[in-house]
Formats: sequence, structure tokens, C-alpha cells
Amino acid sequence: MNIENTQVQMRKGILEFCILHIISRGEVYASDMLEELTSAKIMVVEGTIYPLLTRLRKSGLVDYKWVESNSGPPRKYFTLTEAGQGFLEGLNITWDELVSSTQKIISINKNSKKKGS
Amino acid sequence: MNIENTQVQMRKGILEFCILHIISRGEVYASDMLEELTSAKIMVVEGTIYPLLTRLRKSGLVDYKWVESNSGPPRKYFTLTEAGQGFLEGLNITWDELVSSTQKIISINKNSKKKGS
DNA sequence: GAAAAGTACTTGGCCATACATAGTACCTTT
DNA sequence: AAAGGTACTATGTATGGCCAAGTACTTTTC
Repeated sequence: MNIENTQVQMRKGILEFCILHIISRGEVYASDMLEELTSAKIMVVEGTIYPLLTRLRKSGLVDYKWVESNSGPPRKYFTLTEAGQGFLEGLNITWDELVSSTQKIISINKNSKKKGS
Repeated sequence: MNIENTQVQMRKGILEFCILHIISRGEVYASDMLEELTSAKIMVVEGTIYPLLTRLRKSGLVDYKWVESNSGPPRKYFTLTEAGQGFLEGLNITWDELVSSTQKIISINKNSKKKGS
């Protein structure tokens, strides 16, 4: 149990949330997402993002279309489906609650223990 | 891929973080932790928390002592080890960065796309 | 004192995600 | 045509959360 592993575990699920958000803002392909996640200090590699995009598509949350590139092979440009929008709204609530609950726990220090009401 | 499952995934690792925090505030046993997590709207069940506590002990992050109860079998009261304190400090940083990075992603909307600087 | 009920803890198996690694397909350049 | 780069795919491993059943100890009930 090292800290790197716990960091990985903390990110589980949140990566999916972030990617849905990025897609919700407009058509993007995998490298766009990688770049944005990296610039936000969320390290991701191809082997993570491609299977995730496949899962999202199979679940009907995102869709894609092939777009030819003038500098390489064609790209899959992703968009959010209606189901994906609904799903993302649910995740927004989940995220807010998770952060709120966690902040509640970690903001209590030794000298301000909760009293049984 | 339903939302319940994604919620479960989002909590991975964070539960460990919260439990280390609770233990860092003073000696507690499993039911105390369950109660506090539940009151913070983080739902946990026995089958999750006991294996987690065992992992933490095997990793040397927490220690425990048996304390007899006057209303049932003896209880394991947990405390944080020095290694656990160091680990927790690392997780505090990880948590802050994760929240910060995620908020960065999700606060960008369609009309304020990042410009390549 | 034995059976029943309650509390605390333990164990084994299942599932989903992140990741590493290797591989495929297409395009451009030389 | 060969070499290199870009984009996507597939397979296997590790980990954590959860369910479900089980163990052990204590108190209550008869």
C-alpha cells in the first residue's frame, strides 16, 4: 500500500467524470482530451483513455464520428448523447456531495470533535 | 454502466483517506467510524470497512489495541502510527490537487474554452 | 446453566476501473 | 516502396468496494 496506488484509486471514476465534461463542451478526439487533462495535472495515458471511451460509447453516453485529418489517419470526434447529458448531471451532483462530505470529515480536528446532539 | 457504479468508483481511495482522518483525531473503533461516515452521507458497510482496516494495519499505517466493552465483545481501538501520519499528509496534498484539477476541468464551459497560450 | 439474541470482527468471492504492453491501421515523407 | 508518425485496439494484471456467510464473545432470557 503505497501512496501512488492510493492516488490511482482516488482518481477512479473521477476520470470518467472529467472526460464527460470535456466532451460536453464540444467535439473532441482523444488527443485533445489527453492534452487538456494533462494541462490540469491529471495524468492519463492512452491505455486508459481509449478503453474508457469505448465503454462510454457502448453505454450510449457518447457518440462519435470519423473525421479525416490532414496530418495522419482519421480521428474519432466524440459528442455527448442525451443520455450522456443526463448522466453527467447526475455525476455533477455526486461530485459535489462527495467533495462536501469529504471536506466535512477532514475539516474536523482533534479539538472540535462532533458532539452527539 | 449505471450511475450507482460510477459513484462507487468515485469513492475508491477517498474512503481510505477519510478513515485515516477520523483515526488521526483519536482512538476509535469500527462502529464509531461507520457512524461518523454515515452522518457525513458517506455510506459504508461492514464488509468494506473491516477489510480496509486490516489493510491499513498490515501496511503499518494504523495500529490497534483491544479494549473490553461493558456491552458486548471487546473492541479494536485504532490509532495512527507515525508512518500513517506521514501517509495522511501526502494524501491531503493529493486530495487538494485532485479537487483543484477537477474543478478546473468542470468549471470551463462552452463559451470560455481554454486558449492555447 | 443452556438457549437465544446482540455486538464486533473475519473471510471468500465477485465486479469494475486504471494501467502496462503490444499490436493494428492509416497517412505522410523520403 | 520503405520508414516514421499518428490514432486507435486488444489483452492481461492489480486493486478496492461490496455482498454474503460465518466466527467469537457477551448479555439476556427461561
